[in-house]
Amino acid sequence: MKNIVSQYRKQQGYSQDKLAELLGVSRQTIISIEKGKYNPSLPLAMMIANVFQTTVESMFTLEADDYK
Amino acid sequence: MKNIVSQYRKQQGYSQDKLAELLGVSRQTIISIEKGKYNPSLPLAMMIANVFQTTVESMFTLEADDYK
DNA sequence: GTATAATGTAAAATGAACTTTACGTAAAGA
DNA sequence: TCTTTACGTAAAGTTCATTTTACATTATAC
Repeated sequence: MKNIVSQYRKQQGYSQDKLAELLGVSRQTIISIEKGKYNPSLPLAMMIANVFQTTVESMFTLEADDYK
Repeated sequence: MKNIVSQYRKQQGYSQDKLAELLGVSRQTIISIEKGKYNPSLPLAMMIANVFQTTVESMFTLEADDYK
């Protein structure tokens, strides 16, 4: 999985802290998602897309090796 | 989270077993998702949407109480 | 040059997603 | 009636998503 969360976040001028707060998650969660350490849960992914008024598919892209 | 996976699946004439096989997951996983026992991971949700040639957003919908 | 803000790392703990196995039920057909 | 197909439940185990805490780095700004 790739994602462009940090691009959207910076476009909006949000810090990681601010985004975490908007989403109701910890800052660690944002860092880990942006750095690709793990994938967000589905509801979190949808909330991230919502915050930036876009779709899950335009924010996150599947890669060959993510079968799960 | 609500989802309409079983509707799409039946429209395509797939059994739960067949869908599980197409996705590379167990039948239990399909049952549990359809019954709302838990949410799929993000990559799995995207693969489900792909199989039915639709989007994550049209397959899964956030509800008030899913903040994560 | 010291405070502050933003980003990062690491590790331990919890809960959720997923697998495997095994068993139960119901319908459909030969 | 026996077999097969589809759907469901339950429980134990593994891995992954998320939190919390604590500390490190870098840049800016005063």
